[in-house]
Amino acid sequence: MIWEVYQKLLTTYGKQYWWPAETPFEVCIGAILTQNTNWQNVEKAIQNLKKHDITTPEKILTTPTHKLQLLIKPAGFYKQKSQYLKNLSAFLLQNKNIENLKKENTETLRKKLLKVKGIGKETADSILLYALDKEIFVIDAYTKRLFHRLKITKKENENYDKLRQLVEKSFKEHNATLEDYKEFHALIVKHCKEKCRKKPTCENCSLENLCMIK
DNA sequence: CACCAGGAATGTA
DNA sequence: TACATTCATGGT
Repeated sequence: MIWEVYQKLLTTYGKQYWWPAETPFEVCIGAILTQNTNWQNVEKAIQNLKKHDITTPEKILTTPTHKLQLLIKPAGFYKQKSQYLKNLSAFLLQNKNIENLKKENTETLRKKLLKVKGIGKETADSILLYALDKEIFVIDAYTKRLFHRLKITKKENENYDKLRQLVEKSFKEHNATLEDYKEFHALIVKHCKEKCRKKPTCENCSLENLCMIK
């Protein structure tokens, strides 16, 4: 069922080519800045950082906190997020660099990321998938909502890791590629933003008719 | 498990 | 203009 949903979305919308960022480090920055915020506001924050040539973990750490806060302000929660960005940068430097991190085992890497204050499951998995090219599936509120409507899950607020493993199991059985993991998450976001609205609830959501609420 | 952490865009009247 | 809701969440 899950694989069919992916195929259906792919035919409907085509490839999305996520994540919109120039470097793996920019993906990491974006993953933190986008927490509880829309992407438009994140882009402004990222542009501000680029304008001031703050594009590496070293530069994030050497930028004074008040200046960093000012630059990322458009993305909201700037006091927390400025600290989160520094936590993440310090973590990356401890492990030499991003390329070096890619060599590590996926599950141990995930556990290490989750220890960084400011990185929860969704953020960790976004970084693993889109910055470190690990075959991990990212679960978000859209995924939970869509799967619930398709009756793949019983509860709207299903357990994160249970859901993730459900998708990963199905993907492994179909010999999915890294690109498939990236595309499926991107497609769910696109579909839900456009069609699978929060209100009203979708009564006749099926594989053939994926939450086509106007 | 409830609550809190800002700011900006969008919708509504 | 005033007010409410929503947004690629995580920590306490």
